Order: sequence, then structure tokens, then C-alpha cells
Amino acid sequence: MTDRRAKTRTDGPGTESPATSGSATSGPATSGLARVAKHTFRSRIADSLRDAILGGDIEPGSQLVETALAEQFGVSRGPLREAIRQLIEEGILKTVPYTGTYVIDISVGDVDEIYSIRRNLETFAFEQVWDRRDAAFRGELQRRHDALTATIDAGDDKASILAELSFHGAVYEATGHSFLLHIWAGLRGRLQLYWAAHHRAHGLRGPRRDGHDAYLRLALGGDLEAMRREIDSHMRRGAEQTKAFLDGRERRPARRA
Amino acid sequence: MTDRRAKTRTDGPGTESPATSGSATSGPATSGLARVAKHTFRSRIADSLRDAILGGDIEPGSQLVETALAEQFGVSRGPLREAIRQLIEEGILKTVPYTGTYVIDISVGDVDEIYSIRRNLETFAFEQVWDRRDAAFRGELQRRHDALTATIDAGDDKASILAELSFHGAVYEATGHSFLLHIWAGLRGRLQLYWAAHHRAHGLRGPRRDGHDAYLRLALGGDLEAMRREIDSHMRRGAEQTKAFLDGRERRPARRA
DNA sequence: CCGTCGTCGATTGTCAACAATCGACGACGT
DNA sequence: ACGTCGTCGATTGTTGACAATCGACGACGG
Repeated sequence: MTDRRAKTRTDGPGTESPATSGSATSGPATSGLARVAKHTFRSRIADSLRDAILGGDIEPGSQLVETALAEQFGVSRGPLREAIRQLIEEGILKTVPYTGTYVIDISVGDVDEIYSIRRNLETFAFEQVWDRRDAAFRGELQRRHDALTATIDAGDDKASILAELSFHGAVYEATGHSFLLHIWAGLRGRLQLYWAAHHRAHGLRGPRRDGHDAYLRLALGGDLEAMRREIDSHMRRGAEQTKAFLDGRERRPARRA
Repeated sequence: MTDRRAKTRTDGPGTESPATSGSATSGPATSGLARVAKHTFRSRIADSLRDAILGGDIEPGSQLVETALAEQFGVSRGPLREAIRQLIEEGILKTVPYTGTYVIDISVGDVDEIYSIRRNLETFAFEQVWDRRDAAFRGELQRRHDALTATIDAGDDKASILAELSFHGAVYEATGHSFLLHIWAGLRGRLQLYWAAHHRAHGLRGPRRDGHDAYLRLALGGDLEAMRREIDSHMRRGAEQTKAFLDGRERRPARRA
């Protein structure tokens, strides 16, 4: 169906060299020909299903039926099950043997975990990058911040979620730290899930047009300690905001440990 | 002939697979009755295959053939492929469509990444736990340190690897931070892979009988800043040691980008 | 009226066969 | 002798059918 999907997801550690424009690896000059995107059903199903879940098209906590999904995707259950297994390991699906597969349910306890670990890792990322912030990095950060502001001005909430994640992701990518990128992919998925649910429930996540101005200024500045404090407060605000939203929908109490 | 129930195949290397995972976390009051261990082939294959890889029974970089593995495990390729997909997402296998599935190859670049992120996360874990270190935590840490020393004295290198990982894992478990535990599982796998390769190549990883004495003393003490410094130096030493080993076996240069 | 148990539909788990693709070997032409 | 191309074996990708298990509904007996 939907071909040519921009594969923005950096999968496991050791895939390819991201942001660095290098490609100066020894050997034959890469003649500019893009690799021809091996089309295997499994990978496309995984991408498509992940987008549907993280984008909020499938309610958190709802059950996925293999036969129905397989027919919907137009494939057999084999590749579908492998895609499901992949998403389970990514942490956005859960399965109970012989019973069912469910989209993970979001809880306030998870929010604290996600934001606390995110504060730690984002600080770590800035420490790694701090003395290597070149013009390319600064330009990229500025560009993504502009894109974020543009989507907010346009009122496109769904795009603003992706833009904000892209903005924060810039630092992780700049580190060139593949394992860190792998962890960030997991964090990003959770955040996207929370925010999408928030958006679906309230319509808006909040104004926050200038929510990243200080963040950007300090990220481009020279005071690492101030940047640490900004990350700290930024995460604290984010966690409070997300938890407030989740507390408001206490329809279903803690159903999972 | 359709009766595959009777097959009592040797479930791969070692039957101690369900050892380390279960009883650590504080679950609901287990009323004495152990859960009946849903036996699904997929999960057992995944555990068994992971143990074989991380334990060093399968050479890093070698290819896994589905048909051969399936026959060896006595199951069909379906469950096997799902287990493989799971291990791929865990980061210890790689696959090239229509070509092959390979155990990840270890490289010196990865070691720097693993130890740098591990230093950061282990510090984070101690910060989280520091003011909540009760008698149970101290006892558990002491107990695991004793176990580690015992395995070293016994000359059981394979067990000492697991004991050291268990010792360090105590802090992560004490945080009760599920996402942090998830990340630690990935780190632990990599470390186990490195150390197993080291052991297979050199026979020993080094003396280090007192390598964790200072670590334990500070972890039980009252100076968090000193603990931070100890983690820092501990990781630095570990990274240097592992990298030195990997540099020594430069038989096969970078075979992949 | 209530508790217990058997039955049934739904869903996941597993299997064996078939198709698509890749890498290498060897024949062929120049 | 060398490069090129077709063929073949090996391996993974995909499929549809069959078996095992779970949860719920309803019959039955108290």
C-alpha cells in the first residue's frame, strides 16, 4: 500500500553511521545510488503497525487479533507474528500465551521512570557532545527548532509531536553513540505514545510555543552547567504535565504491576 | 508420526535457563505455588539460544542456519524464527534478508560505548537507591559479592562472569526502575558476550579477586561522591581491559562498515 | 437461587510445504 | 587467458492448514 516510507527509526546498535556526513569509509566511492530497500513483509508490517500504535490510531490497552490484522495487511499470519514479536521486544506490545496480544497500557508510574531516565541520558548526551558542537550541529538544532515552532503555529498537533521528538533527538544523534540511540528509540516510542493519547483525549497538549527557546539558547551557549539545569527543569515540567493528564483519566486503575 | 509430543530433546546447552530472571523483583505475595511456566517453544528456544550465544558456545560473527537450528531444537522453523526475531531486537543477532542470520561481532568501538553508558547508568542507579539502602539491599549486595569471590577462588571462570554481572545487577534491581532494568539487560548481554569471548581466547580474564572490594565498601558506605569516583575508575579499568583484549585479536579487521 | 462442570467458540501456537532470492561455480565466447 | 553469463544449490521468506489452550456461556444438580 503505502510505499516509500521514510525509515526514520534507527534500529539496533550498529546499523549505520547517522548524522555524520562522512561516508568516507575506505573502498569504492558510493556512487550516489541509494540502496534498494529490501522489501520484506515483516519489516513493512512492523513499521506500519508501529506507526499506527504510536500515532494513536490504536487505543492503548486494546487487543490485537492476529487473523484480523493479517487480513487487514493482506499477508499471512507468519510474517505478522514476527513483526509482533519485534514490537513486543521494543516494549509497545505485550502478549499472554494462548490468550492475546495487547498494546501496552500507559500508567503514571511509567511516566516517572521515562522522564527520570531521559533526564539522565539527555544530560549525558550533551556532555558527550558539548566540546564537539560544530556548525553542522548548531545548524541542525536550530533548523529542527524552527520546524517545531512552525508546526505549533500551524496548529498541527500530530506533526508537532514528531517535531519535538526530532528536536530532542538531534542531541542523541550528534553523539554518534549507537547504543544511546537505541535507548532513545525506546524512550521516544513511549513519549510518542503518551503524547498521542494526550492529544486524542484533550485535542491539545498545551501552548508551549516558547517551551524550547531557553533549551535551544542554552544548548548553543557555553554554560554546560546551565544546560544541565535546563534539562532538569524541562524534564520535571514534562513529567508533571504528562502525569497530570494521566491522573485525569483514572477510569482504569493500575491493571499492571 | 505427527506426535512430536514424545520428543525429549536435550534442550541445548545447560538447563539452567530459568534461573536469574524470576524471583528478584518484588512481586505480589507468591502464595507458595509457583507459576506453572507456560511452556511455549518460542520462549524456551529464545532462552536456550541466548544462553548458547552469550555463554560463548557459538562464535561471534558466525552464521545461524534456521533449518539446522530447528532440527537441533526439535521444533519447526516457525517458533525458531520468532525467537530469532526476539534476539535480533535484543541486539545479539543480525540478519540480512534472504542471505543469513549472524551472531553480532564484537568491536572495540562498541566497548567504549557500552562502558561509557554503563558508567552513567550505574551512577544513576546508585543515586536513585542511595537514600533507600536498607538491610535487605546491603545483605543482598554482600551476598552476591561473596558469591563472586567464591567463584573466583574456585577457578570457575564461566560462573564468575555470571556472578560479577549478578553483583552489579543488584543495584539496578534495587531501584525498581523497570526501564532501567530493561537497559541493563541489554548491557549485561553485551558484557557477557565480550567476557565469554575473552575467556574462550585466553582462558582467564584476569585475577581481580579484590577487584570489587572497594566497590562494595563504598556502596555500603555513606559517601556518594566517593562511590561516583569508584564507578568511574571501575568502568575505566573495565573498558581498558576489554579493549586491550580485543586489540590483541586483530586477526579479522573490520569486516562490516 | 446458587455453585459446579461440560461444551463451544475464539485465539494463539505449531507445523510442513512452497516460493523468492542470493552467492558461487562452471561453461561459454572472445 | 580472461571476462561474462547462465545454472544450481543453499538459505530465507511466506503461506495455509492443523493442534492446543483459554475464557465464557449455558445446562445441570444441589
